[in-house]
Amino acid sequence: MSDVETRPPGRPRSAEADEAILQAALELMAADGYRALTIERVRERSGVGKATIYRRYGSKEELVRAAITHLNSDIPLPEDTGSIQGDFAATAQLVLAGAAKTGALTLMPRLLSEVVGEPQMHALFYEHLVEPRRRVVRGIVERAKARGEIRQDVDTDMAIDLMVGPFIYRLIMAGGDAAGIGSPVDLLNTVMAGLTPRA
Amino acid sequence: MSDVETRPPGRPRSAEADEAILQAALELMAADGYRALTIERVRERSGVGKATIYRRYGSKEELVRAAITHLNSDIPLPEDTGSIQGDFAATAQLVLAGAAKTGALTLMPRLLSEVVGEPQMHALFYEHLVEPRRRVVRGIVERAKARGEIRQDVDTDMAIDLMVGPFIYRLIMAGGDAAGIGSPVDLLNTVMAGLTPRA
DNA sequence: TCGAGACGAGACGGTTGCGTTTCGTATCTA
DNA sequence: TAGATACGAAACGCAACCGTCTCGTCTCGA
Repeated sequence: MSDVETRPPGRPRSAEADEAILQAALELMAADGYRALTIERVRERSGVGKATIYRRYGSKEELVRAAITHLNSDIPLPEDTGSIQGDFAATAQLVLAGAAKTGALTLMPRLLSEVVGEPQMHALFYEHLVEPRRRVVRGIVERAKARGEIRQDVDTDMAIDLMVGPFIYRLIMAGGDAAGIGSPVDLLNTVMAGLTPRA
Repeated sequence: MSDVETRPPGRPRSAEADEAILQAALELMAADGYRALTIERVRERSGVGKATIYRRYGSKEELVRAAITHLNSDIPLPEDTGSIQGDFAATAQLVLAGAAKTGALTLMPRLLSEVVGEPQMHALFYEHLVEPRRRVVRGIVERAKARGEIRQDVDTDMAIDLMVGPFIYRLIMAGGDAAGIGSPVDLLNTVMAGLTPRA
């Protein structure tokens, strides 16, 4: 059965080269953004020949598509800590820790901003960078609703915007310095309580 | 008295060229962002000679600095409408209307995102694009506090982050399409009320 | 062992933007 | 009127990157 896979003749493509190319592309995008990414620099960083890249991807766009898709961030929904504050803090902690290493946190708003006016790239980044993270927050919000911590009549997507928006906003305004954005939990608590006086 | 201004010899610099250069730089940045801005394209769009640009600005950074500074957006604090919803809606309306023309709305988060990792440019954009607009929102928040619409113990800057953050976040995620970001007032009302059930 | 195809290295011509310089012309002061 | 400086236009050499192509080497199946 599985013998049906007839291998094409000649030397097979190198899995090491595959990995090196995608890894280099991701690192360079995290460091300098999408516009600054060039095939030449990917070649330099990955150590492969230029033809090896062009054999796989016909353009920068194809390469970026593969790299972002390859970045299969299966971000797990954190364990139920019993409160939205706990869940949110756990996720924020996880995201911030991972981001310090890869710069993936600033990657999201930066890349999206860079491709304003390029709908296909924007859709790609949204699908593979934004949506997976939003899905996690959606899970947290739904648990909070089930607990009664969040009103049932609040739209879930709006709740996500309110929780995440100020976070991203501060990150951009702070120049990508994750240290100076204050406490996520303080932010959340104020969002929860609202701005108006409680009767 | 005023005759003391001894004019230097030779032909004076052209005010028309000054204006054309800065205007072209701003339009190009609004259209394609900071990284995509080149002296060559500024020359082409402004119709001046290249030397005329270099006589004034020694580098792209100097030119951008002058252009952003020249963009002296004295955004007025709107009239007191009697409620924070009214004030906020009026400002949002004003900003969105002006942005449709110049693209200045997306300009702010886009430019800031692009220069993450370039502290001097980031500081420049923050000072001339973000701060003036934040100042307006601060005025609105302070009026709301005086009216009793917002709790006294809420930090003013945090209130601004909560009101503006989701707005900017949606703008980036929508790909700069100002149409698809929903109602600013809906957003504000939910921020005001908070997410938790009211007793 | 032989042909096919991938490999790293790098040369190639073409394009874009850089920053400088040189035109001939225009506009100021003295 | 003469000297100084700015003007638009365009050419210069330089650098980066593009996408293609040609080496000589290697790793597979037949």
